[in-house]
Amino acid sequence: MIITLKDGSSKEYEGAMSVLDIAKDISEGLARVACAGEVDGNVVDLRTIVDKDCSLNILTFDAEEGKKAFRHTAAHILAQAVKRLYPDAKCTIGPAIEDGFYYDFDMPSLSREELDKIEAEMKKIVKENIAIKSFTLPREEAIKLMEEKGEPYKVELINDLPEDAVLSFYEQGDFTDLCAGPHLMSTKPVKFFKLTSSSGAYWRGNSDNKMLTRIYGTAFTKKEDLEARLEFLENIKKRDHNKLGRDLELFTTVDVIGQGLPLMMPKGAKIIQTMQRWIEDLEDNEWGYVRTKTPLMAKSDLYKLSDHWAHYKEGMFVLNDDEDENGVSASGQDIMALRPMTCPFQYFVYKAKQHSYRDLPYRMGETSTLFRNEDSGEMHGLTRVRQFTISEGHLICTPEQIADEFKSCVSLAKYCLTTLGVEEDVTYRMSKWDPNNTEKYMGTAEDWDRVQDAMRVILDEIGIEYTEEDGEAAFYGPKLDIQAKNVYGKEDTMITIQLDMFLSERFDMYYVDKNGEKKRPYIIHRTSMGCYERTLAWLIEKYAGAFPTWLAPEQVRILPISEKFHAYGEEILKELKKNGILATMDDRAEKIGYKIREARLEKLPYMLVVGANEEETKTVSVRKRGEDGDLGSMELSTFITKICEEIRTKSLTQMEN
RNA sequence: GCUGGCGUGGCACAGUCGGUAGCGCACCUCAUUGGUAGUGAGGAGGUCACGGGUUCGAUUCCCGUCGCUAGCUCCA
Repeated sequence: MIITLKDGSSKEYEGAMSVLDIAKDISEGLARVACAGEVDGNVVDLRTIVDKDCSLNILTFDAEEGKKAFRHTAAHILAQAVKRLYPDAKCTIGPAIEDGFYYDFDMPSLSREELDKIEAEMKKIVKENIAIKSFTLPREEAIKLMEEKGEPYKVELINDLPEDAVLSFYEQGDFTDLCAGPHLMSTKPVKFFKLTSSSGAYWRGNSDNKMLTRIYGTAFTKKEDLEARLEFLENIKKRDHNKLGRDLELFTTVDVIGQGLPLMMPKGAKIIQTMQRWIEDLEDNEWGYVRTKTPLMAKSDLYKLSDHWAHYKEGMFVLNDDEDENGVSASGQDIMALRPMTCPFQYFVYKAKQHSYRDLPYRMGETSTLFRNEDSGEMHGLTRVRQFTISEGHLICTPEQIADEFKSCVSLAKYCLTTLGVEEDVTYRMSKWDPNNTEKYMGTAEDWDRVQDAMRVILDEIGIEYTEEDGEAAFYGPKLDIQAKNVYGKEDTMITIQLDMFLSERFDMYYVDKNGEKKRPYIIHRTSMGCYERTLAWLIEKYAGAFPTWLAPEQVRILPISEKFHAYGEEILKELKKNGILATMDDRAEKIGYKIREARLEKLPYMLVVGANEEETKTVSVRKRGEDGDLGSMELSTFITKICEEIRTKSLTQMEN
């Protein structure tokens, strides 16, 4: 960064450094500096007063650190404002997050009007240009200070810090907070911010603890950036699948049917049917899968065998659940459960006959409907539902085959993502067990280390970039999760490929090797393109409802100029349908401009306008989506050839003239 | 599951400081038969999510339930 001294000369500093270092370097010790640095990729001018006492204030203009310090300071200003207006509120923690910050308080929940008042108080604090000072205290004094300030949560935090921790505080006027920093040196630069919402959040993220009031805000160094952010938040609502999907008549929900149980309307069902037919044919014809169709429910005995009863009973829909302490049903009926996964069903398909090593890998695919009793607060649109259908599959293989088969599962998933046009939007996550919470998992630490190491080797050989995360594994093995973000930036798992090290033993699955001996196979659980509902949600947001032609529920609409051309339109319609094209005709007594307007609002890939000119020359006038969509007239056979090619190749772009 | 917010015809919204409701689009009918983003006229459609309570009277106030939603927790 470049520091400009009072006399106008300037000096360049590299990397992060303490204000004290700079202050020492500047002879006066108390100097006015103009610090030019990067926040949000913008060069900002953080004019501020360097105070001798600010020895712990780290000025860093690493873009990420700069953002954090800036937004974290906004969080402190929020806390200061809240304490001024609500002296009884207790402070807890308040970090910087992407594009903003939040702070959790122990206080009653807030209305929008109250948030506006807090925001106004924050503006006052910024205007007051309060210097932010930092100091450290020994443990006893730190606790005493926080007790005096009436902050029991801070005392708890201090008590939980290790013995040798440096207890630093940041003080801005009447507000002092236990905080590791760094911060800006005054409140003044935090000019452009907005409190966006408030909600509940558990103390320390634990649902056994008290629920606090969290206030979210967004903050920027430039007015334009704040405005752009607020506008962005407004605009993405239009892409939100939960809104757009309903507007485009893809799905709906009904109160009396229940939460997490969306109804696919004809257009949504058509898109899912297109994907399903594609995936089933792809897996069976090109990737060596056999297809199964197994029951949607089973006796509890099955889930006891698979260990789901112990690990996952809460998440299942259980029928006739009146079992006594001996595990016997009082009504005498079998206790049943709707299936939350397909694994044990397909295992029994495998087990129904004896397999030689020559049969392996045995790849089973199923378009499988699953039921999971998600908590009521979890359901959302099509991404978190209680009943969904997944391109499920299990691969039974020998130890020698496991690496190649795993790789081919990743290749298939990538192929699906590329075809859908979303491959560039995903990230890969290796989901490992939680070594500090071993009772949630089967097996020993040695088992997990061995299989996780094996997976890491495979992933490195594939050469994909991935992160590793503890505590995200299945109870029977580690996973490769393919993650995608929705329009709001929230991440969901789209595809998962899992290594299972325990269930073949539990289900006594085996194959006969070349020496005639029974051997345990390895199992891969996987999906190729994930769950149809969630994938549809993702595609709606990706394409804002303007689906690639091959996925569109209505690909072509014929628009006759008037009733006189209905017969010609019918002729064309018949020809299109004969070629497997999803086509309709708008034969209402409306003007052509009106029909075009409607078709555009519905984001149809193609419109065929037909009138006297077209009928006479046996052509169609083609219009595709977009501003310059008029492709002029062409012979019907030409159009059919082009669109069939577009559909066959699953093109992500539309035909040119 | 937890803490908030919200729930008015298919959709997007007004409105009622408590006296049983309106607009636009969509829908239906009639006229219009047109050339690349909205033709005109008329009509029908709502027990104001559901169930209690307060009140002479509740869509409006209170409680509960259901649903949607933000976030937290959870997600084999």
